[in-house]
Amino acid sequence: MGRKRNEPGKVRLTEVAALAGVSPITVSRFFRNPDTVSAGRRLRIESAAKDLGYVPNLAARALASQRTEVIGVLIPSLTNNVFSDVLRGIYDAFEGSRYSIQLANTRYSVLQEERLLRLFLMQKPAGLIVTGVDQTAEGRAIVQAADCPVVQIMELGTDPIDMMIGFSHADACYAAISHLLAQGCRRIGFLGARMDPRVQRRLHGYQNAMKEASVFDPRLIVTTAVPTSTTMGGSLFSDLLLKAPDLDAVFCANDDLALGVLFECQRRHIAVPEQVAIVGFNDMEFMASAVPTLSSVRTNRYEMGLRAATMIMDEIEGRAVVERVVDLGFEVIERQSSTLQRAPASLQPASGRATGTKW
Amino acid sequence: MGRKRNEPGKVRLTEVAALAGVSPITVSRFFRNPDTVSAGRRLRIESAAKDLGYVPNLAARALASQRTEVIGVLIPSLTNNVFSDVLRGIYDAFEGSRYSIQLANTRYSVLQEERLLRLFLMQKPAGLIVTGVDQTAEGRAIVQAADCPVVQIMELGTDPIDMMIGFSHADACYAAISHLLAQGCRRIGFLGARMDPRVQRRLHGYQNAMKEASVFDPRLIVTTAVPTSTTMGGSLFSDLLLKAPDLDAVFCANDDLALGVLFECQRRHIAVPEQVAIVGFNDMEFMASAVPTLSSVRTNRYEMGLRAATMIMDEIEGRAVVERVVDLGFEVIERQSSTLQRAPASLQPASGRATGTKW
DNA sequence: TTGTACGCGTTATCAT
DNA sequence: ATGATAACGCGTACAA
Repeated sequence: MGRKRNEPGKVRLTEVAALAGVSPITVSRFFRNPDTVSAGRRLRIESAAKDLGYVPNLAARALASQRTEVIGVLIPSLTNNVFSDVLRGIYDAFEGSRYSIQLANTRYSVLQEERLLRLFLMQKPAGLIVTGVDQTAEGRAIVQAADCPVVQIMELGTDPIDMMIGFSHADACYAAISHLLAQGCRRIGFLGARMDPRVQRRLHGYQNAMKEASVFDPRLIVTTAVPTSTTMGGSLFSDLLLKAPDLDAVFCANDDLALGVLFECQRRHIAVPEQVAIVGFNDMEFMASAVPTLSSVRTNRYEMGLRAATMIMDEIEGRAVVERVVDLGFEVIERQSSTLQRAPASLQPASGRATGTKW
Repeated sequence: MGRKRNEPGKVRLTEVAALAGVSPITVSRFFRNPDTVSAGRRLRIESAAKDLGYVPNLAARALASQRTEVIGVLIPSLTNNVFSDVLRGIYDAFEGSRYSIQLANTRYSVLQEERLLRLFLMQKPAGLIVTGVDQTAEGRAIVQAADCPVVQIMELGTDPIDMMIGFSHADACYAAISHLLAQGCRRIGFLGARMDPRVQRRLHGYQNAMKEASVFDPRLIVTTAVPTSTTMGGSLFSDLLLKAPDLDAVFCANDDLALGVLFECQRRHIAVPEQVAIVGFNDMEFMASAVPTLSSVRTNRYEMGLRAATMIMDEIEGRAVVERVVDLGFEVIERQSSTLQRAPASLQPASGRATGTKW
């Protein structure tokens, strides 16, 4: 035998329809598009639904319509506050829309990513936002199978899955190093933690800049696979000082490290920027209020999330997305920590005001 | 007439069953609980599913079973990195489980919260994690209607909706102020931003401590509705200096502000802690590496998320949750920024090592 | 351990 | 603008 009959207390579309004196499909229409129902019935349905405390059943809706309004979002870390800005943009963009976000954390693992994509697939998502360009072949296949708009965020790469928005981490780092070189620095250290694909690309930018200036020295590079932190900035810097006591600048692959380096300098009474210049990456809020103010590379994280979400919605709703690969660029924010009077080519005032070089 | 028939390319349970030579229900059982299917059929089903590229349909599953494995999580902010720690705990706990998380951002608005709860309700969530205890009556009603385990996190309060885990913000702040008083400070400022309910409660703790010590002075309190930031810490401190030039300590309702105060002190050449002692709140990672190291109140955010999630799962899966209201406590971490030699009652060494007073 | 019969609550399709 | 009908893909209840 089948199961027992519908419980009497339950409120379905049918109950609302009965009370309003219309057919269920009219109620269904009312909830999806009120304008397609005549004013008189609209009111009757509205009050009937309220009286009964009707709550639409999303599962039934998804099953019948064969689609959902779920946007899957995959990020590698919840700890790294770079992603909180991106997420804020995404959530803001979907705010008030009918879409809801399904967030998952890959923990910088492509296998986790694969597993999570498979999970997403079961939900028949309306759109997908994934981080980076390093999906496995299998991962890409799963995404293709989802058959929905996809945006890769955070960086750029050849052959996007669908759409893409980000910037070149290598170029951004190259620009930061160029700035330091322009300030007269030659012994520029590189500090990196976690060493995920994007930090790796920053390292490449560093190497290129240093080699082109004929000042490359592998001893200037100190990295760790451990996640980033302020404390880690201090220890990496200490390591760097041992390997290269003559350094005159440090590029930090992110701002936490830079803050840690600043504190370590204070602890060791190393003058910033006179003895060691510092440049970070991401331009977190605190960089501008440090003493001295800390230079960094501004990346448009909030806008990235916002536009990624907008691209998804435009695509779903049939508005043609012409710019399918968006380079958001970056900006080297030159502050006190890397502004040297001795700078040969510096035309910038040595103030704490942010002066930007837009790429 | 009805709709057109099933597309031939589609892979359902039925297709897998046909290929494996079993009935659909056996395939269904296999996917939910492989052990209930005999080994022989298990293998046949497994390979049939793989060959056909079968992906379970979550909507159909939810509709048929009348339940989901979705846990709704409501937090007030994505920017405030206090919540990234909580979230990390939650995500870690659900990692590898069959549950998936639906995260939503209330932006510190109870009306938003209501709206989001209503949205969650449509999904028939298996569990709910909500922030704080200040839900509207309507909000509480919606949560009740969800008829699933609920955990309120971040703080404690009378009459929990269901379960609760957090700590007393008033007590935590009271303890921090007591520490400063014990160090000999009397003119202790209070800096607060955003002023959400939990910061308000910290302010109450401050007021009680100050009044009990007969050193309360409203001019020592500077707050703003604007969200917290390091820069804001600097400006609030500047405001405070104007209102109370004779202050000897500052309690900051969160660590960002404390960092901003430290920078402002550096900028003004105010000695920390000799002229002004500083204590923050939350004990973010950077506090321990600042110069001087910054005192703070440690809150167990990661554990809070982890345990909240565990409580939900235990409840869903029928394991009795005996401790339904959990006080996670806090710890005043005394570092250099608030350790004064002149301290009359100080028995702690004036080192940068964290010394804890556990409540 | 496996299968049968039926319904979960909604929407697509076609017809009026 | 509204309604009748069938189907969405799966799990529950019960039987064997």
